[in-house]
Amino acid sequence: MGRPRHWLFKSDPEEFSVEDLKAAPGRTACWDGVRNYQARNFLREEIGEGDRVLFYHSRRRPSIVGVARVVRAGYPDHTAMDPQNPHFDPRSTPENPLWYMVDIRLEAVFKEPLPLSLLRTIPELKTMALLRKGNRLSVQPVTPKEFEMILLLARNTPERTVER
DNA sequence: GCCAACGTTGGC
DNA sequence: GCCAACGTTGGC
Repeated sequence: MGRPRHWLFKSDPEEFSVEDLKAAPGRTACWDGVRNYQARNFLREEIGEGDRVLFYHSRRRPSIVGVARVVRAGYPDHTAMDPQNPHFDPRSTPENPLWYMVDIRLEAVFKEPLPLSLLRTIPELKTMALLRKGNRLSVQPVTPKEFEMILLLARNTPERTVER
C-alpha cells in the first residue's frame, strides 16, 4: 500500500489530550504506552513517516479532535524499560524490545470535536473500525476515503473550521 | 457507575 | 491446546 497511510490513535484525554500535544515542544510527542500486540504490530511494522493520524479522545466525550502527522516511524518504547513508569514491562529489554512507539506532530485541532454520535450518522463512515461494536484497538487503520470524509466534516460546518 | 466486549493469564 | 477466570477498555 502506498504512502501516506491513514490511522486513528485513541487517547484518554485525562492521560494525554490533543491540547497536551499542542503544548508539547514542536507540537511533537512520542506515542508511548501502547501495550496491545495488534496495535504494537502497527506501530512497529506498518506506520511510516509522513502517515496521517486522526487524534481521538475516548471516554468522557468520545470524539475525533484533530489531525497529526507521523514524523518518526516505529522505535522501541522506552517507557516499557523504566521501572518508575506505570507502563513498565520487565519483559522488554534494549536487546529485545517488546513494545514500540512512533512520534507524531500535531497539524490541526478541530474547532469543534467530531463526536462519535455524529460519525455514526454518516453513511460513508459505516465501515470505520472505530464505529464497530466492541472495538477496543487503540491504534487502527483508516481508509483514505474515511480520512477525507472526516476532514470534510471538520471543515464544512462553519463552526467546525480547522484551527491551525 | 454499569456492564458488554475483549485480551491475557494460567491451571489442567 | 482448551477455556474459565480475571482485568481492562470504553461507550453509555
